[in-house]
Amino acid sequence: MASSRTARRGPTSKDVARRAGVSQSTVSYVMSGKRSISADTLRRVEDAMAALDYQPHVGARSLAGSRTGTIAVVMPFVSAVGAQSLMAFVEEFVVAARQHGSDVLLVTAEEGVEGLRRLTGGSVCDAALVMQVASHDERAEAARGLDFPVMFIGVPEDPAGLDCIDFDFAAGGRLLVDELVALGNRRISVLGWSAELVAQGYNYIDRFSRGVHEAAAAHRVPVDWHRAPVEGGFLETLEQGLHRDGERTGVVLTSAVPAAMRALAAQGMHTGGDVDVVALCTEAEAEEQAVPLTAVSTQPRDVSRRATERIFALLDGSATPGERLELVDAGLVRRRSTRRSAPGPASDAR
Amino acid sequence: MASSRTARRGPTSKDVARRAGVSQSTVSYVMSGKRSISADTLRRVEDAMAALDYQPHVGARSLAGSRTGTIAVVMPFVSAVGAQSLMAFVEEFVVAARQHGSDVLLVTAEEGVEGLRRLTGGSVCDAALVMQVASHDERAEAARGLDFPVMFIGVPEDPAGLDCIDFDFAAGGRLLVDELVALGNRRISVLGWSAELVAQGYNYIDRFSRGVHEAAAAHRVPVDWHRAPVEGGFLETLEQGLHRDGERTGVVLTSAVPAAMRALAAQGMHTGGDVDVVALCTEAEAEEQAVPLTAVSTQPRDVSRRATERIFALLDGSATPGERLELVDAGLVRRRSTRRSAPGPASDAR
DNA sequence: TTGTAGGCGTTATCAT
DNA sequence: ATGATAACGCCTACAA
Repeated sequence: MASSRTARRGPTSKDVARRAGVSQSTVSYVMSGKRSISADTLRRVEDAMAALDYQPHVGARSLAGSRTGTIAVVMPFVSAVGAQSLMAFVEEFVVAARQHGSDVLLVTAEEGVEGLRRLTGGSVCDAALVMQVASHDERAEAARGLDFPVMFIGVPEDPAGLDCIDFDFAAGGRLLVDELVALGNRRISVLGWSAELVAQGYNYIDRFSRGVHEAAAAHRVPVDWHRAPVEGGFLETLEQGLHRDGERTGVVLTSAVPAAMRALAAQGMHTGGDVDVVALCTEAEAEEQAVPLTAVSTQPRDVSRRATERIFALLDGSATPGERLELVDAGLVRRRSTRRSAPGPASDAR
Repeated sequence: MASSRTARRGPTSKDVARRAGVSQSTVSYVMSGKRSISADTLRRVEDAMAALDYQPHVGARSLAGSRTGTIAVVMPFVSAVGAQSLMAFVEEFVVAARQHGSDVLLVTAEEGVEGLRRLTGGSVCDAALVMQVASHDERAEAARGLDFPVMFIGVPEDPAGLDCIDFDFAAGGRLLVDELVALGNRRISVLGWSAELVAQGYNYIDRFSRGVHEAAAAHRVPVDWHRAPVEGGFLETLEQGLHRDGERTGVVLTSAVPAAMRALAAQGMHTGGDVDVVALCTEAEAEEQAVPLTAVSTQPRDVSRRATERIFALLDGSATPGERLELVDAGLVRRRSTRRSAPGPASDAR
């Protein structure tokens, strides 16, 4: 006999009430704290709850009340971000959500707009967090002006009326270039993302690129932008010893980091000596290389924390939805892949 | 005025019924398919649902019915597994769950037994999937003999009465050793997990180790077991050129793979030539190395699929709970880190 | 094949 | 400070 035929239901608030010798509604109020309870009743109700190991029925709650106690997280395709930072983000978010009394529903990007509609229908969750928005994302349109809190990680082309938060990729790009230039490099060679990834339209790529080019322009330094994988143009640059016209070329890595590092080594280049290499990657990745990388990291945990705050602020009404684009500060950590200090002014030409 | 004061509720089945000119229960039956409906009514109801963009209220459903439509996944601490495989597992599971009509609630290991109790209370989810059980895990005890489907990824010391599934780490260990021996290695040097990880009591470590030692014993080949990080004993072995008594030593990597590969290179060893190196790692990691690794991969997606099947089989009663320990086959993929074929018999001594 | 009605466990509005 | 009691939206016997 399948015992799963009937739902195994535990004690209800009615049972608690009976045992405590109070009315059911009192039990409810004890839980919500929405009206004052005499010390005595309070104790008796709490005892009864403990004795019966009472757990409120979440379905009944969301039916009668106005919240589901759930927040949905729409995760991106793993390929789009890197498992490392994704997991860090999610882990952080789930823990924080529970501290706020909410559970987390995990949904995949695969479900698309339709999936988001389902979530914003009202009975599934109180809010949704959508990771990795693309520049032109149907989901952003679906959420715009919707009377339902949806937070985006990433920045769509037109963020008007949306709640967005993301790492400041532009600042990251600027920081990296500034650093290379400060070390005396007069050219920048970037190993950017693969064509496939670019095609997805994730706009952090554009923003990072913009940051790089802005900084480079400000310093009047040319930029060679290559694409992963490590081959073609990027390799040629390496083969030329990274020096053109006798000017030092600094390297910026954004993907295929291990492969790139190997390619550098294969050219017999002493990273941190002959060449300055910087990267946009996770802390772990930066430190795991043979020569630890001076890098800007995307701080998934910070972004997650900020997103959590925002989302719960929206839920309890202490923040107004839309019109808010928040960027998480970029920071550069120096490691051995760059020289310690800038050389004397204009002392190149070897 | 905070619009979030009242829950934005969409159309109900009653609205659909009215519009379709049928009773509410008919709408319900159309959804559940639990009784035959005339073609005509069916069409009208479906039209009405579409027109109103109707979405059943999940809370009401779980209150009135016997299922919540949710499955909880208790994920491990990210440090314990590696983000890569964790994400693969989760992604796969979420997609599969949705195809079965269930949503996935994500919970962290941080919540411990108490968290599991909350989940098995009855009103939160229909089943729970607990990843990364330790050999002696309170959660396993809490689940044993509980009238609620809980599946474990991993194998506790005493799996009696529990539903467990995991990658066959013992077989993995055996495969790797067999391969090295087949290639003529007469000693095995293993770079095992860090002391911290071992201390957690995740028993896949024991099982792998057992597999390695069993196979080694069968081949009468000695095993040196070292611990990550790459230093101490492992490094010494490398410095001795891996050869003792003129016998070839094969290397098994289970963690700190990049560092280990670098250490090998630093010794001037030609992986796949001078030394045969095999690993237990993800496909991605195996392929990302300078010399791609012959490896056994833990197939998180396979494990996930199998877990999904089992869990839904338990839910629809087509499988009986407990008494079932399932292992997912290990397979070895040969890459360049090992020589192509075994040398002639006993042709060593350089 | 379809309709009627009771109940699932809470929340929240009336009263008292 | 506390009790009744009407929703909440759906499921499912029971009737017809």
